[in-house]
Amino acid sequence: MDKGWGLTLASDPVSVFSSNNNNSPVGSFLKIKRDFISDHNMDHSRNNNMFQFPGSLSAGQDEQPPSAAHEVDFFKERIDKVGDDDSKTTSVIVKKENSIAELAPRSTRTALDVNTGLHLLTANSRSDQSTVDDGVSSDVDDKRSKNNEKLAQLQMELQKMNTENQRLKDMLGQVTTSYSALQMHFAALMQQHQQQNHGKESNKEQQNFQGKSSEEKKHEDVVVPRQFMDLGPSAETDELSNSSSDERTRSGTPQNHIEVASPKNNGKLPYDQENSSFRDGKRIGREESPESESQAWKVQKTDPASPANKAIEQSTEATMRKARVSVRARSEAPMITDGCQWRKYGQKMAKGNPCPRAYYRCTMAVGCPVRKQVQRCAEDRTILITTYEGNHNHPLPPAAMAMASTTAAAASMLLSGSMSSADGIMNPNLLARAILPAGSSNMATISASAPFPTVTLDLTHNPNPLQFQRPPPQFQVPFPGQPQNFSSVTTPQLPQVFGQALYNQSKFSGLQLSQEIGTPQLGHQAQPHLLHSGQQPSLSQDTLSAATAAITADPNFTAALAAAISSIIGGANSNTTNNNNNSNATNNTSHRN
DNA sequence: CGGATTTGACCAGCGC
DNA sequence: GCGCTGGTCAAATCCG
Repeated sequence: MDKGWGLTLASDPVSVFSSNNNNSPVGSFLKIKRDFISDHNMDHSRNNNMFQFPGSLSAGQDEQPPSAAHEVDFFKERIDKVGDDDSKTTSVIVKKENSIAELAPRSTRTALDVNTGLHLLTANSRSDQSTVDDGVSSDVDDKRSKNNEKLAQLQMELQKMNTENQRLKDMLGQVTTSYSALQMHFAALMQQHQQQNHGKESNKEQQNFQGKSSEEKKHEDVVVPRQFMDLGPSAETDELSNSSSDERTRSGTPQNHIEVASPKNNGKLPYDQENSSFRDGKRIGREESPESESQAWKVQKTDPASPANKAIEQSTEATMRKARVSVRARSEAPMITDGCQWRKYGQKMAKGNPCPRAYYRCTMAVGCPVRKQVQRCAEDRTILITTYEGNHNHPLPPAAMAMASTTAAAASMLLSGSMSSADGIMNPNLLARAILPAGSSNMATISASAPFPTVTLDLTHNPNPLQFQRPPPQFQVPFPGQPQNFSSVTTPQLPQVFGQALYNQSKFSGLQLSQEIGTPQLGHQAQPHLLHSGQQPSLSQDTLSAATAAITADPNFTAALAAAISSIIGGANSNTTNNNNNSNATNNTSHRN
């Protein structure tokens, strides 16, 4: 994952700042900083708006001459912080800045270092020093006044830089806050969706979500608020955003930020539960059963003191596990090549289908929860139906990125889409029509009649691959109340996810891309417990965000998705399962039961 | 011989 | 409670 990061960062300047890989506040910050530098339209007063999305800060509205404003701020700040001694002004300011850089959190230090590294600062200081020397040694008034003028100029520049740094710091904090708040919001929605799937007080939760819950109710019914606690990338972020996210949860519309917030932790199981559950291969699936899920909630409710994020993550994982992506594709091969290694662990005759259903488990990492079912269509046996379930907890090879990204995106669409609206939950078909392109609804369908929410991607219709060749458009996420430039922040992520992962996958043969790129859902979420690092799988969140945004916004997403998968499957047909050890498994129809 | 596959058995959920 | 079904386990078997 880290390798993929570095390579991606180095090679793709866009994704450096805003790709799904880089969902850290720093990444967003850098993106914002870039916009700011280019635009210089930043209104400082907007930083006070907690929910203002950073992307909108560069919108260009409310422009004011930067020079004038900076001038005023500069002197005011200098007076406040430095005092009357002009001769020490520069050095003091430099010290202050350095001290800020030293004291600042790591996330902010980078930006500060960048600014403090400007030559202006050093030159200014040096000039200031020389000016003082000149003032002592020279008796020429003209020269002194000239030097003073120059000094003032340099000081102004310095102050501008300080002001800008301060502004960027504010922005960073703002971005961080928004980021965590959105994460929490997403988790809340996901949780709500999960509960509704189980028919547990769905109406009540919905009301809570719509701001009808009281404060004490929020504490009693800890389901929604508690889950906010672990979603931030850092403790600092959590602290910053807990209150705001709660507030937002009560007052905001759930649809607003789904596409950016992402369940990055959905694969992160606390207690290393997943690994332990998979040890010796015993009762793996039971961990994600609704029963265990409800148990997680019980624990969460009865033990408020326990880390809420654990239960949250468990339940989130359970939700993710239940989401399925079914891919229908014509293939003579027993199993499509998706780049992962699978081990067959069962085969059964399914009702209503003479073809047996084979059960596979991902074996690329110990304890990877991803399963897939392979079954031929009863009506047309040339159609291979592959159903993916679960999240990878390990990096994926480049070859696996495409399918994993696809399934992850589809699952994200399913989950986030159904969560975004009560109507979507109640009427999944309506949801499908709403979020899927009208012309492509025949290729991607959402089913709620199944025990698990399932997205079916029908790739048997041979969509036009050219649709995906066009550059991804500016994804204007059509959610009401969303800041205008919000999508502009997330837009660059999309090429990262779909462009690279899907149809540029061949270029990654030398790259070990993180599966986190692919995200939470059925494909790419890096699981910290596998990594034993305890780090938040931050990368996956933006990936999911991007995927969700793409799915919900791109009018041609489904067609593009189908095209990408078709290309992969086409390779599978001609190249019979290089990565799969069980190429004959599905055809070995040992009818049992 | 180790890993993958096969396959009968087992378990849980669900409907009647 | 019973049977059906989906899903999984694990011993036996196969295979490179």
